[in-house]
Amino acid sequence: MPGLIRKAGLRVTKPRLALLDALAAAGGPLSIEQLHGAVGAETCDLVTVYRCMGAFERSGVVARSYFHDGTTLFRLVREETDRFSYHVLSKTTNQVEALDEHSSAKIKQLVQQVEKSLRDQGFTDVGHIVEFFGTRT
Amino acid sequence: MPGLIRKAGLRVTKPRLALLDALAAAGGPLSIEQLHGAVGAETCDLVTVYRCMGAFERSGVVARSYFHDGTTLFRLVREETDRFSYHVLSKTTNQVEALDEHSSAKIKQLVQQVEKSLRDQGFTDVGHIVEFFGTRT
DNA sequence: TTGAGTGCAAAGGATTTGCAGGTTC
DNA sequence: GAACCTGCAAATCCTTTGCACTCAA
Repeated sequence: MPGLIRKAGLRVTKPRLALLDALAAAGGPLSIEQLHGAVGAETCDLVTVYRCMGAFERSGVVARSYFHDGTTLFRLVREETDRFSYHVLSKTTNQVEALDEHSSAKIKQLVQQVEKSLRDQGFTDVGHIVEFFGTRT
Repeated sequence: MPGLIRKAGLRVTKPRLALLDALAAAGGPLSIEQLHGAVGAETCDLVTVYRCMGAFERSGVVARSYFHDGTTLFRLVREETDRFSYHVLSKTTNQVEALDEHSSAKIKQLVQQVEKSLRDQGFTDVGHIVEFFGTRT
């Protein structure tokens, strides 16, 4: 984990290690609040969570997701393929579940196809947001 | 335009007419700020824009889009099929373009498939966000 | 008339910034 | 030692809410 941080050109500190550990343990997107709760308020200030995630995002260690209510969630980017993992966000429990592999693969394929078509049409710096949400009953 | 408002069970007022006109003229998603600017500050208060868009959304007259930076945008829903129209939002010009029909159709199909699968897995009140972004060069 | 809609001011919540002090390299 | 990080407090930004007034139906 320290390696990830160094490779990003950032200094290894207690809050940063804890935050990445929390993300890894969660196995899916977490909100700033959830991250703060996960590492414990003693570990660092809420502001530090914001700043760390900002730094991590800029260096590509984490990426953002958007919840249906506008909440921002962060997830670990371990490998290039992680940029293409998709999730279902439960409105009731705030839990996150990975989509089944079949769906994920199909989405990935389609998204790449659409983005290629956009590049062919002259767009650069192409990106996307794909989120599913629902209520667990 | 007044018909749209009445059909939604809402009262026809000057701000509401102006807001829908602005959306129609834009031909794509607009932010609250942009809407307020488009109708002119004399037409109504910023708060009214929030409230009107809230009311319109609840009655299905408009729908939300999400920009890559988390901004919320609203777009007109003229027909049922508009719920499943997808766009490319340009990061530079703030312009919006509809995706080509072929891509749109494929996305719609895939999204419905995934949502069905989610319902089969026990999710209710299922929804999604699908947005593409890019820079026009 | 009468409930829905609006303006204005103020409250709320989330995120950012300034600055002084502490820590990593 | 110098640059980078962090904590705390305060500033901002976006959105919602309360209340009295106005207007559409």
